[in-house]
Amino acid sequence: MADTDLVELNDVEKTSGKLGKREQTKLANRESILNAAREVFAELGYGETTVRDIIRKTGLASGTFYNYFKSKEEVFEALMDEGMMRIRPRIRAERIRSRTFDEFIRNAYHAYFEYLAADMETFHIMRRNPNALRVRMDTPEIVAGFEEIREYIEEDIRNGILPAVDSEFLMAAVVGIAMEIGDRMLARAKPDPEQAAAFATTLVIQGYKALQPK
Amino acid sequence: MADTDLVELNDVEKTSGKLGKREQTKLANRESILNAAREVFAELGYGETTVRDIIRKTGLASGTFYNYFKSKEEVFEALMDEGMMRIRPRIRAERIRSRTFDEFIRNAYHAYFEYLAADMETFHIMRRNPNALRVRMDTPEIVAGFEEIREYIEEDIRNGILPAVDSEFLMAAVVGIAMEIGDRMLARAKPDPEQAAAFATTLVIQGYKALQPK
Amino acid sequence: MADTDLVELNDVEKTSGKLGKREQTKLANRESILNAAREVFAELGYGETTVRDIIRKTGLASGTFYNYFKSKEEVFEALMDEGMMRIRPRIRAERIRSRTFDEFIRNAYHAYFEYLAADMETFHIMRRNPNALRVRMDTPEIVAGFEEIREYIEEDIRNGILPAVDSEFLMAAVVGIAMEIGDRMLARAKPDPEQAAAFATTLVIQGYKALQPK
Amino acid sequence: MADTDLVELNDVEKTSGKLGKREQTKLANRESILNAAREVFAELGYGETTVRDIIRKTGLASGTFYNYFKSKEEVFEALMDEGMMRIRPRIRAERIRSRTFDEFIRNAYHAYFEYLAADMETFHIMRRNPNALRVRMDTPEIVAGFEEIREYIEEDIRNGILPAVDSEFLMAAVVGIAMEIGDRMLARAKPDPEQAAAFATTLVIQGYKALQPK
DNA sequence: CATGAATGAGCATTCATTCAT
DNA sequence: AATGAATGAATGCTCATTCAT
Repeated sequence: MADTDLVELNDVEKTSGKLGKREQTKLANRESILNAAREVFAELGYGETTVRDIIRKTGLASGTFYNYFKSKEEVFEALMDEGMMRIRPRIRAERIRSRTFDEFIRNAYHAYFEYLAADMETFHIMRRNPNALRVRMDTPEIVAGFEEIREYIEEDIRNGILPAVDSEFLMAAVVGIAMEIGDRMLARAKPDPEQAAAFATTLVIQGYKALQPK
Repeated sequence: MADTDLVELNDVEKTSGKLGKREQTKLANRESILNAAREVFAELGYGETTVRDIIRKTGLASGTFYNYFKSKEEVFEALMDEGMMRIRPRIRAERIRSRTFDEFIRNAYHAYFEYLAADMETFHIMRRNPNALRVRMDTPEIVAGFEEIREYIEEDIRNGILPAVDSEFLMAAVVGIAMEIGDRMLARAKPDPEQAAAFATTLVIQGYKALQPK
Repeated sequence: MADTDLVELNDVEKTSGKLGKREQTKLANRESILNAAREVFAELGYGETTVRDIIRKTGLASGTFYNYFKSKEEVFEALMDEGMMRIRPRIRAERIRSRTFDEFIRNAYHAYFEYLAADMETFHIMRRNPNALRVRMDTPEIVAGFEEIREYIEEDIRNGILPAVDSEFLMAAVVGIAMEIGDRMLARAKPDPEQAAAFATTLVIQGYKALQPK
Repeated sequence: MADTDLVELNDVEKTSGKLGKREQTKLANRESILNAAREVFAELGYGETTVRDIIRKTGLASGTFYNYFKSKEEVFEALMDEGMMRIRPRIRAERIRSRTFDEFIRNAYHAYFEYLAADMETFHIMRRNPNALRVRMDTPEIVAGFEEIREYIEEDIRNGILPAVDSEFLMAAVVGIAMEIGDRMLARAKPDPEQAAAFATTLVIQGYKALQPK
C-alpha cells in the first residue's frame, strides 16, 4: 500500500484557521487517491487502469473512492489539470520576465524540463496517454496551456517580433520537441534538464527565424 | 479421372498463383478485422478498445476473431507494424536518393506528411496510442524505424556532414515535430502536406546547424 | 456518546461472541454456495459442473461466487475436505476405543455407513468424482484419511496383531468394499447401514486372517 | 500427434475378402480416434476432455470426428464397451471352466488383473470416471458385466454352493476390491497381477464363507 | 463518512458443431 | 469421405457501482 499515512490526525479547532479532523482526513484521502492514481496510470496507462487498481493501492475501501470522484475519468482529469496547473504558472512567469521571444523560449524550456525531471510521473502520464481519447485528454486546463503558448506566439507576431508564421504549427513544434525530448531525457540514467533545454531552445530559436510568413 | 477432388483443385490453383475461394475468404476476413481494428483503435484508443468492439464492426462471429489473432494486442501490433512497414521504405528511399542531410530531411518530411494525409487512421493510432504501454507500442518495426533515422544522423556526423550533436535528441526532435505537426495537420479541414513538410523542414534544417557538438 | 458507529458495534459484538448481520450473511452465503455445489456435483459430476450451475442454484449473483471461492476447483476441495473432516475424527475415535483390529474394523464400518446414510450427497461426490483427476481429488485431507487407515494396519502388524500383509492392498480392499457397498446401499430404497456394516465387517475380518505375509 | 499411420495404404481388391482402400482408411481413422480418446480420457478425465483434445491428437480434421462419432459421449461409451467387451468373455470363460465358486473367483481375478496390467489405460478411465454421470458410465455393456458376476453368485446360491448372502453386496465387494487394489497395483513401479489376484482372491474366498444368509 | 459485500453487465476466450469446398 | 474455417452459445471471470451497515 502506498499511502496509509492518512486519518488519525488530531483534535479539533474549528475556530482557528486550521482544519478539523474531518476536513483533514478528507483532504488526506483525496490526496491519497490522486497519488495512487498517478502511480497506476503511469504504470499501466489510462485505458488499462481500473478503479480497483487505484483503490487497492490506497488501502481505502472501494466505496470510499466514490465519495471523492465519480469515475476513473474524473481522477484522470484531476491529475492532468493538476499537472498543467503546476507548469502553467511557471511558463507564464517566464513569459512575463522575458523581454524577447528567444528569451521566453529558453526560459520556458528550462522551467519545463526542470519540472519534468522533478515530477516525472504526471508528465509521463501526459505523454503516454495523449492517447486514449485525445478529447478527454484535452482537459480545459491542458488546452488552455497549449493555447497560451500559441497566444504568446501570436502576440509576438503582432508586435513584429516574429515573422507571421503559422502559429499553430510553431506551437505544435515547440510542444512536440518538448514532449519527445522530454521522454528521451526521462529515459536516461541521469536526466539532465539543462542539456535538454539547451538543445530544444537552440533548435526552436534558430529554426523559427527562417520560417516563411504564411 | 475426376477423382481429383476440390481440395486438390485448390492445390492446383495455388501453384498457378490464383487463390481458391477459401484462401480468398481468409484474406478478406483478415483484412476486414484489421480494418475494423484500425477504426476502433483510432476512435477509442488501445486501452478502451475491446475485442468485441472490433468483431462487432466486422460482422463476423466472435470466435472467428481468434482464427486470425490471438488477442487484441496481436492485432494492434499487426497494425502498427503495417503502418511502419509502409512508411519506412519510403523514408529509406528518400535517404538513398538524397545527397545532403538537408535534402534528406526535406524529402523524408514530404514523404511522411503525404503518407499521413493518405492513410490518416493508422497514424492517428500511432500518435494517440504510444500511450498505454510504450513498451507494447515498441513493436520491433517501430523501434527500428526510429533507430533508422538516428543512424542516418550518426552516419552524417561521422562523415562530417553534421556537427557531433546528441543524435538521440535530434531524432527525438525530428520525430516530435513530425508527430505534433502531423496531428495538427490532420485536424484541419484541408490537410496540406506540402505546407506541413515545408514548415517542419525549415525548422529542423535551420535549427540543427546551430547545435553545439556534445 | 452515540458516535460509536455501526462498524464499531460489530466489533463489540465480535468480542461478545455474537456475529454482526454482515458476518451472518457472509457465513450464510458461503454455506449456501457449498450446499449448491454439493448438489450440483452430485448430480453432474465434477467435470460437467460449471460455476454458473452452482451460482444459479444459490440465487446469488455470479460475481458473488468469487468473493468466496477462486474457482470451481476450490469449492470442490472445500467440499471434499469437509466430508473427510467429518468422518475422520469418528474413525479415529473408533480406533482409540477398539481393543482389537477386528473391533476397529467393525466399529469403523459402522461409523462410516451410518454417516454415509446421514450425509449421502458429499459421499456420493467423493465416490463418483475420485475420477476426473485423481490428483485433484487427492486433497491433503483425503490422502491423510486413507493413510491413517493404512497406518493403523501397519501398527497392528508391528504389534503382531495382524500378519505382515501388504498394508496398502489391505487398506485398498477395506476402502474399496466401503465404497462399492456404500454406493449400493445408498441406491436402495431404505439404506440399512447396520446391514452394510455387518456385511463388510465379516468379509474383511474373515478375509485378512488367511492372507499370506508378504 | 499420436497416430498418423493412417491412410495411404494400397490398391483396391473389392472382389477378395480384403478391405478396399476406403474401408481400410475408415477403420484406421476410427481406431485412431479411439486410441486418442483413450489417452486423453486417461489423462484428463471425462469431464475435462474436449473433442478438440481428441482430434488434435489424431491429426485428423475436426469435421472428420463427426463422421465416426456423434459426440464425446459416444466415443466414451465405445471405449467403455470395448474395455468391458474384452474382459467379459474372459471372465465368462473362467466361469465355465471353474468347478467351484472359489475357483471362479481365483481365475476371474487372475484374468482381470492380468488384463488390467496389459491394457492399463482403458481401465484407468473406467476407474476414474465412474464419476461424471454414473448413468452414462452405466453403459449396457458395463451394467451387464457387473450383473453377470451377480448372476453367477445367485446361481451358486441356488445350487447351495454359496450361503444365501446378499448377492448385490457380495458382487459390490468383489468389484470394489478389484477396483481399488487394481488402482494401487497400477500405481506401483512394477505392477504384479499375480500378487494382486492372490490377495483379492484370499480376501473374498475366506470372507464370504462367514457371511450370514440374508 | 467509511466500509466492503453484493450485484450483474460485460469481457476474453473456448467449445461443439456445421457446411462450403 | 475429408477438410478446416465460421459460427455463436456458453464459460470463467472482472469490473464499476451501489447500498446496508
